[in-house]
Amino acid sequence: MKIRSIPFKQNSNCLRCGKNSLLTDEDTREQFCANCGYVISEKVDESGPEQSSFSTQGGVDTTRTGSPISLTRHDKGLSTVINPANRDATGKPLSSSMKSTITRLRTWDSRSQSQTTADRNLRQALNELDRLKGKLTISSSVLEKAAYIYRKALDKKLVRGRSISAMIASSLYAACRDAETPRTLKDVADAANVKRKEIARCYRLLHRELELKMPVVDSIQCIARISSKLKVTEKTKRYAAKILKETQKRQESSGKNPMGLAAAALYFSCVINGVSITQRDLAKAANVTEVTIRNRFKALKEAKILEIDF
DNA sequence: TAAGATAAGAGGGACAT
DNA sequence: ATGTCAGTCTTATCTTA
Repeated sequence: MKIRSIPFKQNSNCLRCGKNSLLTDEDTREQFCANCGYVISEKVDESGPEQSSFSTQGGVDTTRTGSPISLTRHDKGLSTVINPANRDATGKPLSSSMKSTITRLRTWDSRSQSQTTADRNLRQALNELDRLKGKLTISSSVLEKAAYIYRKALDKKLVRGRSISAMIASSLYAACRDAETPRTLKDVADAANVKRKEIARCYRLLHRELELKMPVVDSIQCIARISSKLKVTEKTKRYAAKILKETQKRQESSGKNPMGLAAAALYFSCVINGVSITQRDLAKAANVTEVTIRNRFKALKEAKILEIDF
């Protein structure tokens, strides 16, 4: 994290005790009160928008609020270290007994922060997550959820003996599904450079051990994803959605790949509406094979969905 | 050239041993 | 734990219109 230097505010009073005793830490640029220890200026993440609040006078309150707390940082963005200089808040050297106390505290502080294997693991995983974010265009709330799931997996010691990248990718996959903005196993697998079946295995593990309640992937939502890669009219999409709704009602959709189902419905819809589209293009957009589309298409025909009066 | 048919193989869930 | 079974999906190849 980059730390922006914060203008030194002179002669300002502490917001807590009111005394004019603010000092600035040269290293961290944090302002703190030498009297009561209150820290005024937090670190500000330069890459993000200012997290400022609005004042009641109508102007913008310039109070620094720091980065938001985030599960996607290994320490949730709340890093604080004990200053290695053996001086107190006013800059005076510490007494020798205090010095040894502080040294001991520092030891435990650093241990609790980054020395545990779990935490090192988490750091690595979150780096990986950050890398995946760009490749898959994931919203931040889903990222948070993925990080949360991974933390739980770590707590339950599910990661041990498995690859970190596979586990964090599975967490992300689960988070996407949970947010009803699914990515396919293949999408995630390609982005993470992990084999599809490996991610599927880890995902099942997460699902079982963490007892995640997952909404079933809705094939109707897949229509939007497929047609975004092709140019399909709104009418065809609506018709395809109707077809899928009907198959769902008849419970003919269970156990089928939702992407294949959606692709077949789109194909069906195009045929009926006289739109020419090739199975190959559709297959490529949906990331399934032409054969799968054909099989689903055949099943749709046999189910006589066509006879329904839409 | 697109669509359909067929066969072989992979991978996983359910269930029994 | 291991094996079998039914079912799905993929890959590859051949045929049909």
